[in-house]
Amino acid sequence: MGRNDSGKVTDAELDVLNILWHQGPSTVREVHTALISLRDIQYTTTLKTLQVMTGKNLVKRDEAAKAHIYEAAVDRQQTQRELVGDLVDRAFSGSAVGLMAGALSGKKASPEELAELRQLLDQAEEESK
Amino acid sequence: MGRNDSGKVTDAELDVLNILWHQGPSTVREVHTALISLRDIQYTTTLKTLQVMTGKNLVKRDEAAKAHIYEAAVDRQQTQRELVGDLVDRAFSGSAVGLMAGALSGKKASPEELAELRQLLDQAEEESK
DNA sequence: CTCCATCTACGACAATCATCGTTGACACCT
DNA sequence: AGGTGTCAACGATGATTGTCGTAGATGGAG
Repeated sequence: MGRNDSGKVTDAELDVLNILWHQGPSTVREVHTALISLRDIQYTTTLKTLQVMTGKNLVKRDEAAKAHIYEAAVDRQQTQRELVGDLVDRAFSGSAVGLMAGALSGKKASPEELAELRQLLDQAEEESK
Repeated sequence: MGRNDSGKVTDAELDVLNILWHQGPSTVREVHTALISLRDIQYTTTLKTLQVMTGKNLVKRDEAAKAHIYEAAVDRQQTQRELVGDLVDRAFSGSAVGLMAGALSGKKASPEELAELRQLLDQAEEESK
């Protein structure tokens, strides 16, 4: 059973996930320190968010030590895919092309990025045949 | 003054915008009829959503007739661009490439779509030089 | 003129979210 | 033993969202 939770990831939760994905299993203090640089926030707020996320099975908690260790319990790729899928359905009527057009027109993509994208396309084309 | 509102478009609001973008200026009744096919909802709920959106300047209202006429007040492309931009920043650390990868892996793109995408890339490359 | 259908306006509601303050447990230092 | 600092737990708060019920206005049918 891969997919369990049904609800969606909130903004505050996504910030935490990004931190955990980036720096691996961390204590509340460590997550909070990283979070501070993004937003002005209180320690207890970070803790509460982590606790709520534990209830949603978005993170796993290791209570062995006094300072509990939190770790992302959802896969980064999978979560991102779901977020994109939601947006595609919701704002682009299921058209991935529309979304990409929006992405390209919104952010200026660098030549390197464009090259990467071209590679992605080649790959997708290969797989679809 | 192009950009006015600061907050983000909610899910229910996006549904309404999609309807207005698709079928043009409409009465509450017309919007509601379209909404019904998406979600089980009450007429007054649709009306309330429209009224809130009027307050946010997401739609314009023509009160000439008894049945007011609502019209999208935000540009479709622009709104979609903002939504994508938010997601890119929030979930992909600003990487449009990451987002595209997510989109391609999530939804299977058809050959036609892939061709369209390739064209988009060509265009972006042209503009970036 | 009166009744009825349709429409807008206003307020209330529960659910969710993000935030924070307070409390109690625990270990370490002196 | 007593103080000090760090930590998790819990509850409370205000804002937002999505939903709906009720009331008031208006216009047409009989």
